Amino acid sequence: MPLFVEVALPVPMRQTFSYKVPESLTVIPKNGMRVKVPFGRQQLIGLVTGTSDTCDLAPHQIKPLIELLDEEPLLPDSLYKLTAWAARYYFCSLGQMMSQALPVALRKGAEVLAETSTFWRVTEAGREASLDSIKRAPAQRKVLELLQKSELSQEEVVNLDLSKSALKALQDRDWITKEERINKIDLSWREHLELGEEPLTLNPEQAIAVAVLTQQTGYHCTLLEGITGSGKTEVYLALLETVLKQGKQALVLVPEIGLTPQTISRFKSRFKVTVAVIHSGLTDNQRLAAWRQARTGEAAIIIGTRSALFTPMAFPGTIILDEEHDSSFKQQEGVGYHARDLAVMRGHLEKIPVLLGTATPSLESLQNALSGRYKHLELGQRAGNAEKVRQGIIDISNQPLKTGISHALINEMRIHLDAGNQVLLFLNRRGFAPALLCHECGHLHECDRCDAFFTVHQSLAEIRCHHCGNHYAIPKQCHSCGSTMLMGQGVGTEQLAAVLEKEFPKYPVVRIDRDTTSRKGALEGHLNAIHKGEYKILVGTQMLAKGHHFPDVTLVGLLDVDGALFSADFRAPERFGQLYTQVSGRAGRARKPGTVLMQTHQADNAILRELMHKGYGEFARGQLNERKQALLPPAWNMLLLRAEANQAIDADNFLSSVAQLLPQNEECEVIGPMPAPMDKKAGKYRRHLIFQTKSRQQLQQAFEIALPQIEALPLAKRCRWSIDRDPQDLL
DNA sequence: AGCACGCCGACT
DNA sequence: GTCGGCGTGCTC
Repeated sequence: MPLFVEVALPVPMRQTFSYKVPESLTVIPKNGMRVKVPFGRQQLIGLVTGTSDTCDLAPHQIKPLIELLDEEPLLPDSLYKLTAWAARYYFCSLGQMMSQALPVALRKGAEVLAETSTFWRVTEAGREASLDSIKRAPAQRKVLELLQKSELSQEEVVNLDLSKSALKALQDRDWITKEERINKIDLSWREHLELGEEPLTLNPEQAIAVAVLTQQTGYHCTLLEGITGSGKTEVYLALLETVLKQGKQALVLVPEIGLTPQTISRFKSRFKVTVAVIHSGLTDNQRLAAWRQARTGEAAIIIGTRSALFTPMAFPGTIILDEEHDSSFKQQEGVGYHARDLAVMRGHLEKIPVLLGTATPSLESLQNALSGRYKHLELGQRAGNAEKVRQGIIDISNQPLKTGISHALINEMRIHLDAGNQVLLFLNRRGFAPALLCHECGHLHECDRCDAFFTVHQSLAEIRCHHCGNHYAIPKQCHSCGSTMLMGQGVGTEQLAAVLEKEFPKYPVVRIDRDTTSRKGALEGHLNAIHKGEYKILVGTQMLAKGHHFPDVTLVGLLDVDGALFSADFRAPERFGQLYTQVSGRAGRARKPGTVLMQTHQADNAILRELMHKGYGEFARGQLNERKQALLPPAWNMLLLRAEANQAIDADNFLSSVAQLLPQNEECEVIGPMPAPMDKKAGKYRRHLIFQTKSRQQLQQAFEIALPQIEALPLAKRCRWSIDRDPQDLL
């Protein structure tokens, strides 16, 4: 028995804590077991990360641990290594990362018991009891009659609609009793896989992809680039079939919005196996049950969103990550880990293949595919014969706009609406950092020191470059044509919906954005109403683009392409390209030809033209080149330090001191401190510092050295600050 | 992150 | 007179 244990606790301090092992302990503590320990005035649950017989601390500083909660490590070795790696990579505490990897119930100390089920059966007295004696209580009579024949599981009791009060009454009488029984783990799927339906016939491209994927053994990462409607899911299903037949499990990760009943049923109806679904709607105990099914191997398929990445598997077979470009795979709050990147790392550690699927690859994955780190498979044919969409650009330079809509678009809308179809309008208003745009000539004000656009800061009355910090007062006139019609602010969905209701009183308008869908189930409600045709005009943000099919929408309008394309965020063009491609693939399926129209002041913009005429693939390759030129991710590695303080000067001074602790040379660059694009929020001032390096190792090494010094800065206490490695957006 | 201690403002 | 605001310090 070791004398001391090292424990990782869910606190932001990047260290572990030592505790004495009490003599009363019978189980030997091992890495990955949970312990309850005293910590200050509270009690916390942490994970053992080491054991030893010596300790550097003075004896009076060490407390004994309270309790060992597990008899065996909670996480398999591969996942333990994954979380340890992630903690180092994301510069967070081991304890926070490990606690992140566990279901909430386990963080709170729940036991990892085997699953039990409730059964009802008669007692001796109940067997002897005569049914006639309770004929005046028909509900009880029915229960007793059934149970005298055979025992029933809780599930059967619910299905038979037996009365709860009748059960209770009979139980009180001691005629029936209920029993908790440990479920036996059913692993029969590993021996004999039953299909629920015949697989569809694969087209040649799909068949080739499946052949390549099923030949792989050990770790491999493959990018499956398949245009909308090319049948990626069928490829996933074929791969799953092979994996399951080998008796191995599959982890399927989908974006937050993609976990719909339709997606799940696609997997459930193909294979007659247990599918564990892990989504945000589950209670803590339901999540634990799903986690357990995965860990025992009972669940052959595990489907979930970002956090499901950490679900252990008894027989790991493969990881499939659908819509790999989706930004919901990156956690935004707390430890900002990226499930896609960690999935690849997990594949490495588990020695299993990883499949990333999408119609519009992220530049990160595209770079890896082009460089040969990932295998690259493409599906170009459409499975059906959907009509190709009509694409068009509406030049709105110097055009009168009605709350952001041009006459040309209104006319087009009327045509589609009068033909009985639906119209979808996107307002890509994310963030608060529009470029300064001349409404007359379309000129965008560009930094004279960078290849980037200025961002308007209304509160500071200045324009600022977020790549170098260069700034000026907001100009009164356009630098190109002298016009005073400069636009920095856009229109909101609410305003837009109101105007459309007036313009098209006959056609009901629905607005889909964070505000209207925050209530649980609200999005589903709206979507159903749209499918039933209750609404004709759909106004929304990105939410509407992802994974939803609207067969009666024949016109899609993108209203503020400029705001999307020229935002302060370097990923904005990439995201726009993805959004545009997704909606184009969606407009007017089902025999109705679709039209996609973009409103822009930059009608001859090269990026837009490339996207329209050559498609996402070419566009993305062009963007990747631009990122290389600009030393931006994924070409370079980025770490963002955010600081927030009551006095702007505190945040500034802190980040300035940090900047001095970081190396600066041809391969390491420090940018800032500078105001965050939304620089004042809730009375706090927010500042950013960006650290960029050419290689991943450089960033890792340099920041590992700097971090203890940063934490030791006296200024660090005067503000709230956080580290975001591989930031998704700079807003 | 919590939690306690500690020192200044508007309230019964 | 107190209740409570959040700055600062500590946690094996």
